[in-house]
Amino acid sequence: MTERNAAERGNEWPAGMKRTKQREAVLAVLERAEGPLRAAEIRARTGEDGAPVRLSTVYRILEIIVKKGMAVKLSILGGETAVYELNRFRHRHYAVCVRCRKIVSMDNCPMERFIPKLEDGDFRVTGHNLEIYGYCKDCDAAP
Amino acid sequence: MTERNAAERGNEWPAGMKRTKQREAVLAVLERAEGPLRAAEIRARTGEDGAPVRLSTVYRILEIIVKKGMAVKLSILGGETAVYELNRFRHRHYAVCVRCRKIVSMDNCPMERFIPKLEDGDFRVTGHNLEIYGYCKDCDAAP
DNA sequence: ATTACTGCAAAGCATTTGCAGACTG
DNA sequence: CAGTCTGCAAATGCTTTGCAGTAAT
Repeated sequence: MTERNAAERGNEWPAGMKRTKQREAVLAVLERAEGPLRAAEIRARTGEDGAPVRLSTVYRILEIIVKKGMAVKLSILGGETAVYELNRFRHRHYAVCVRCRKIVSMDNCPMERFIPKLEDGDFRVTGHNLEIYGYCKDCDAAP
Repeated sequence: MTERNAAERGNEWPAGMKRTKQREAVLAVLERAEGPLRAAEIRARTGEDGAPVRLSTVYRILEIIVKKGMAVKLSILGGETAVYELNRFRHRHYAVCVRCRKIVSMDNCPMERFIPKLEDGDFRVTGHNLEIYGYCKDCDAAP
């Protein structure tokens, strides 16, 4: 498992963005994350070693890094709570288990061939979001 | 324009659901709607002729009719506020203008051919949601 | 007459914001 | 040192809920 940590990231810290331990902590959590996280989850994980980053600060940091394009904000399944993940500059979509709420990332995107057909119409497409929902393997097997 | 009104709908009122003027008002608004509406918009429109249905009541009615499958709840573009529309039993997706927030419904769905490929995997698909975003004709032309 | 539905007001969440002190560059 | 960032606490906006009165079957 090749896990990048805050020290390694040091070289690629964005210009003009002050380096604080809160920001390092939030980015480290996002880098380790196995999937998109809610703000509250991010705060909790920053607290695993040391004092947690305050929720308001988490939101402020997320706002900044989303604006810088380092992360993306997603709202999944009924828009309950926003989730965030690092922008890995790969086009991604998500499958959400309606039972356990687990979020599975997918690499494949069926939209590429479809979008051009929309472009000629009344709408200039700049992006899209696709959510698949259903049951993950575990929940489908569960009673 | 064949607009169905409350009187016409009379014959198809769901069994076991009490018919109150608030429910008729909310359903009438949804039937006339040109697109998905927020709860607050629904309340406002019920007030156009007579006393508006209270917001808490609107939410309760929406919850019921969504549960009955008569309407669908959507959260679009960042999950800010949920919007609702009657379930017309047609598979639909939405294009959202990132400037004016106008929502355009689309009839075409590119997913049908793609879903089966997912089914063999770790996920049993029961539904999906696709949002397209970009600029509508008006906003694209605007300065 | 029963039972469900509405209005009202207050509570709940996720998210945002004002301010004063703390830290970075 | 100047300007930014954080913590705290309070505010906000959407949505939900408890309760008592009102209306539908």
